[in-house]
Amino acid sequence: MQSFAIDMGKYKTTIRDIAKELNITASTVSRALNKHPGISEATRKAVEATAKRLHYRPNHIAAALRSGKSYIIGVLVPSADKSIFPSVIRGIEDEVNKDGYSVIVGQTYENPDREVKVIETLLKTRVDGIVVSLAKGTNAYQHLRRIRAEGIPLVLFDNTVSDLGVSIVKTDDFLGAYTATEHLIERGRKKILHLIGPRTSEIYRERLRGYTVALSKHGIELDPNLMIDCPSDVQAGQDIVRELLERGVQFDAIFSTSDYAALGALQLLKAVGKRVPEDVAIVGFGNAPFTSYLDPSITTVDQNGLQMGQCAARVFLEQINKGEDYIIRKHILQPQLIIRSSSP
Amino acid sequence: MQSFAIDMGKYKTTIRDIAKELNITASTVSRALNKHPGISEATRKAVEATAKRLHYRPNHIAAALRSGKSYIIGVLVPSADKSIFPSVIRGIEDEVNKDGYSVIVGQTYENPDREVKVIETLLKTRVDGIVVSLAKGTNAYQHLRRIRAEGIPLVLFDNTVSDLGVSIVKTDDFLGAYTATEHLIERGRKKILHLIGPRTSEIYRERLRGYTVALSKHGIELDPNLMIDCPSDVQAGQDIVRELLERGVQFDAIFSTSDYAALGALQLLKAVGKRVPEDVAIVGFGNAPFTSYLDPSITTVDQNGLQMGQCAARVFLEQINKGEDYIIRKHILQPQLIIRSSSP
DNA sequence: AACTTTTATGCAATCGTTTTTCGGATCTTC
DNA sequence: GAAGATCCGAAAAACGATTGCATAAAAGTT
Repeated sequence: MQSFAIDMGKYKTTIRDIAKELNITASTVSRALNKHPGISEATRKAVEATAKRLHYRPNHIAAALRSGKSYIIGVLVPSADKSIFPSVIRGIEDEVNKDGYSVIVGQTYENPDREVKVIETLLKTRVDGIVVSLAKGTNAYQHLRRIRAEGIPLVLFDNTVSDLGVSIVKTDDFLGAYTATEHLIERGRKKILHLIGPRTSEIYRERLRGYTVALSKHGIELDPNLMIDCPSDVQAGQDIVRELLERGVQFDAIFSTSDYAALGALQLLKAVGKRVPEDVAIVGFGNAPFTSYLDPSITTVDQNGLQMGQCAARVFLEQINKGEDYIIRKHILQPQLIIRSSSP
Repeated sequence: MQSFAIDMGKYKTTIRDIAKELNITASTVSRALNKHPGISEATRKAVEATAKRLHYRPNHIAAALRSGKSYIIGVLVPSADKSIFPSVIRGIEDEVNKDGYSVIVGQTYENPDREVKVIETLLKTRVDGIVVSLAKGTNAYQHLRRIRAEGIPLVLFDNTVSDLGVSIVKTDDFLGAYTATEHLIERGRKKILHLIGPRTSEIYRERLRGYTVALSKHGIELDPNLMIDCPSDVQAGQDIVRELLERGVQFDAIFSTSDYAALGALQLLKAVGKRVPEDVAIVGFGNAPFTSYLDPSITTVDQNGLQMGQCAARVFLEQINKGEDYIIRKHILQPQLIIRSSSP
């Protein structure tokens, strides 16, 4: 019997096997393994010993079914390999692993429909909680409400939506944009082009607000010609700057809501012989890895994804542990302006 | 009752509720939902309708416990945000999602001990299979054997180990390095410095082999002074090239096993006034995103992580579906040399 | 010595499915 | 119209753990 088990290598020993071995019941084994009070030191040791001897491996699935806790949490991001998301995921993982949770990562690819669908599968998997950064186009929130309705902890981060009564962890986008814009103003720039991200997202609206407030505060009039909507990619950055130059629009600085668009702008400016930063200074947003490697390296706003992830994880764990009467948290993280050669 | 359920929003409807509603049994409901043959069209429709009406959501956990299939697969990588891993993960996810699987990502941070530990938790979670790229330092494989011993499908990718009797998906590192080196030779370079990665990994040994074979084939003698061990990061690239220059070692090209080290080398060469590619041509490995943005953009070997992930996923799915008598696959993917300004 | 209290364990139900076995209809077929 | 076939669905046993309740033994109290 025993040898059969070893030979096949497939037989899974259960708490019942341990119990039989020691002439006790499965419940005692369970309690011993979970270090419940009310189990004598002696039996606990004995149980642990035979558990090890029999190569016992707890079946999380069974435990999850009975206890209603899967110890898995779902993390939903637009794309796991872009922007700050890799770091955020790592931050979350680091933090929740300590408490025995595993992480399932879902990706929306910025598609609201997929967002709904993935959340549905996360719910099916009976995750213990969900942490989400919304897709840029998401503007209905029924799927988020459902999560709450099911009593499952929900934390939003980065691209969030207020007024939903859920905990939020995000960068102070307003402050980041304000600081970036002010930095350009202090360097003597007056005609600052702002490349605006998709306005469906709160983060881009906030950054736009930071830009406008900074200008007004310094007595610079807003110029609609210098506030351009621009997708967050290299190509768009090139195209838009090219078009502006062709139309003869004058500017001596760019504050881009995205590092990628900033990169595109930089490439185009160099290509047409404009000097950066002498003719045009550039500031991006996000501190993407490549920004420091460029020539010139570009000034940008760092969001500290790792910290954001850790923070979101802690908010989540608190919510799990407090149960029903958890506290709705709003953590606004301070971004940091990283000044580089594109705006010295 | 009904209203209670809605009010609380917490009551979970089960197949029993559906059964009760229709005066049939849970087993019938289960079969109807799973589209088993032997259930009449009529009852199936009825079941599906009331399932929808009652907002039924299948409990994967219960299903997993009973059927022994969790529909979760574990993916273990050194770091989810580095190198090709983001793309690989995305590739795997895309592919397995189609078949209803979710992905749990584990990270080793290049630490062999952690690798063992994370695999243990994946096994506890009762994943249906494990896909791994080994940590650079891993040189014992007991934990991998155990996975196989438990009868759980295992696929290795990228940094793999042969002779373990498991399926493998990887880049043809030899070919990539050979092509890269030959490319430099064809551009007239004779003194090609090779920055070697940690030799504990098969991939770096293979790349080194590609370098040496290319040189011999073209009648260039190997020079130990030009074969330097170098960690895969920017700092190391800078330091090593600086030291070589100080020692007066002559070279007219660099083939780096890592894009990061290549970047470091580029930065240092520019800093000391060497021209790239005129004085020193550079080729990296990995096609990291930043390589195309640099000035000059650097030539590198693309590994197509997305494809690697998809391929690994398909091998895995095949293994799942074939059961015991699966076929051990070895997929060697063709890397592609991407020629850019650093070696025109 | 007769109690209460404490400690350590057993008993049995339960979580929500899946799956094997089986039985009763209904339908063929000669 | 009897003997199978065929088709649907019921009953009940798993899957492997957790947990409220009960209880026996040991310890403490008066």
